[in-house]
Amino acid sequence: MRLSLTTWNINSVRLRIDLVAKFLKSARPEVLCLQETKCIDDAFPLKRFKRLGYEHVALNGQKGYHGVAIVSKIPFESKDIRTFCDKLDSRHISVSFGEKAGIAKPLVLHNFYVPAGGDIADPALNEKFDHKLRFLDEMTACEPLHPRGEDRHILVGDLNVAPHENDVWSHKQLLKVVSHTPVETEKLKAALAAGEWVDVARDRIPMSEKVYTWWSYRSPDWTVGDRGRRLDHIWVSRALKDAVSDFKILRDARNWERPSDHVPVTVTLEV
DNA sequence: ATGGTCGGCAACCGA
Repeated sequence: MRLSLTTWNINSVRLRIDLVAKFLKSARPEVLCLQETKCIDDAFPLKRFKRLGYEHVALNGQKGYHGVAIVSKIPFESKDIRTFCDKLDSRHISVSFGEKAGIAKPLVLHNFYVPAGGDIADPALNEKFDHKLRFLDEMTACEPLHPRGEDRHILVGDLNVAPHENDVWSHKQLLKVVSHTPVETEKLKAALAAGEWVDVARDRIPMSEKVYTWWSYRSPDWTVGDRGRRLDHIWVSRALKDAVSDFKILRDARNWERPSDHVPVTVTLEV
């Protein structure tokens, strides 16, 4: 069975539901993972997703901030929500797929929204940066995020870190900018290395090539200088590495009307 | 080197 799965920081699912519909109608992934939905579960536009054919929904929303969701054409076996740093922030949700979806060997999917970390890259001066670093440490320490051997796990989301030199438009100029500081990039790499994970983008695209999924709103023209960063990630466990048949970053979505500052990132697997 | 723009929600906070 072919499973196509998209991650997208939507920056308010209610405001951009028409863009989500446009995307789903053309790309038709089986599963869509959203971050920054910015609404409580009761306000999530469920009916719209159901009409689009996405009948299975797992929500972890909160009022005004953060919020993650998984919407799917195929049914889940189970859902789970984890908290990090002893905060009630809605930054994680996971589901599993199995027999109900016609998938013989179980598949676990985690959807994350890692704290952005504020503006000052010093945990002593900036509590938000401290929170981000502790969040990454907890991901690394989290046993369920350590796939081994035959485990079929997928981890996606807005991880708010651009780990490699060519994940940003200027490595030199961003070394002290939150999202690309060495302390963050090392912690993200440690989280990846804590399990048998494969970073799909960098498995498929040479390290020498620039890859971005986010372009700031704070520029009158996002295309000038192409000042992007790769903040949105898809990891698959080693057992799924050879199942990956396609990987796409829909850069064009940054040009849509009233866009999110992030674009959809999609992986296709033969499961 | 600095400031720039969004969204939620009703003054700023978070990104």
